[in-house]
Amino acid sequence: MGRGKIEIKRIENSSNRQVTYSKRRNGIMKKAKEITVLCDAKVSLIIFGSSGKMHEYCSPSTNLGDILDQYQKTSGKKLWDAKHENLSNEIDRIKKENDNMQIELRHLKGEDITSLPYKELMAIEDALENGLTYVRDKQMDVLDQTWKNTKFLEEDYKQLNFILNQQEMGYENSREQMDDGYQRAQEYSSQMPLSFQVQPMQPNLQERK
Amino acid sequence: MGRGKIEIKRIENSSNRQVTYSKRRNGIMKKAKEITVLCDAKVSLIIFGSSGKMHEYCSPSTNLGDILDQYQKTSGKKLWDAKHENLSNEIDRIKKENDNMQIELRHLKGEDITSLPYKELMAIEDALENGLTYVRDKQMDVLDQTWKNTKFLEEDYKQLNFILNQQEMGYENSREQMDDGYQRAQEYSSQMPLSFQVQPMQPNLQERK
DNA sequence: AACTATTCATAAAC
DNA sequence: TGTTTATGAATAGTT
Repeated sequence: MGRGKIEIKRIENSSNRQVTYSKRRNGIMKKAKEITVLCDAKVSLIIFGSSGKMHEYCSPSTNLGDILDQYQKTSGKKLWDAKHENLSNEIDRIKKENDNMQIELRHLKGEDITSLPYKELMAIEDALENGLTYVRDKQMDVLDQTWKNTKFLEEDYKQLNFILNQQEMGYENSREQMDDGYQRAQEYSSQMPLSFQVQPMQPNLQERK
Repeated sequence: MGRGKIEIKRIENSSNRQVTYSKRRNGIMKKAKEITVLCDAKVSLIIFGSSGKMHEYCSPSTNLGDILDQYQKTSGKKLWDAKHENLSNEIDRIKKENDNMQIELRHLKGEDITSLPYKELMAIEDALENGLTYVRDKQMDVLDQTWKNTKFLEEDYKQLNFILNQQEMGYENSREQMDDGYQRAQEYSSQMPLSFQVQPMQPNLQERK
């Protein structure tokens, strides 16, 4: 029903598809409204476009919940009982996972280990020693990095002091050279921010090599 | 679209209404199928006629449950009761708990610690050291207990041997004392099982003080 | 249920 | 996205 007949198969051209979708969606919505009024039917219509956007129509006399209730009664199909069961299973699954992790955590903290066989105690000990190794390595990295950053900071500070001195001397030596002095100070200070961005508390986030 | 224009209002003539309902219902169903194919949309259409009879269409790629799930997510409206929501909340809560534990576990194993501030690294180190202390204490207990049990076992073994010897000697010395000898053996052996219940691999389960 | 005169929906083009 | 228009589809009323 248009300038030409079309086959009922997926419209490959994406923008055409979008346009057709929009038009036909309006068409169906209109038809749905009409049939509810003309024949006092109860209608629920939910459409998701390929973009994921939703459009809905529900006859004014009811609401979706009621229609779905009636759907379940009439068809005998369960809509939310199955859902309910799924959720319960999911909860059980996660809870079990949870418990296992909790136990593992407690063991690593040395709690609830009284009834463990020696073999498992060994395994836990190994895990703890391993973790300690990693953590201490990392701590060393961080300290090392902090130290480097401090050194850089000191250097920068010295350099800045030097420049300021130069500036003051230039100022005292002659007013004519003042502009030049400012010029040089600006040249230097534009290079500074890099070093002052360093955050000593989390040096690893701002590495400087 | 017919022999004459009609107003969109309830058709009073009951049989006309029924006929129109039937025709238009088919029309909408067809349109619904077409839009799913042409525009690969997901569609759910449920119609109840005034007689109470239900007709349903759902795009083949999905099912009503999925569409309703998506409906709830997209619209924010909840279709299922408070019970359901409670379950969902429970799941969210547990999942969050789960994630936190997972993170803690990984940290204790020295994983994903690169972006941690030094302070937290210290805290993890403390936790690990603490755990190690507890675990090693427990290991010592277990070893100690194993040793003790072994010692008891040896003693019992010696004692048993002694009794058996006594028995044999009694048997050889005189047939008249045989009954007495059995008596004594039974007195002793009734005390024995205690020591043989000891399980060397898991001595902590059967402590003996 | 079929038929058919009409109205309606919409594909293509802008 | 909106409007226009030619055309195919849907359907109201009739048989």
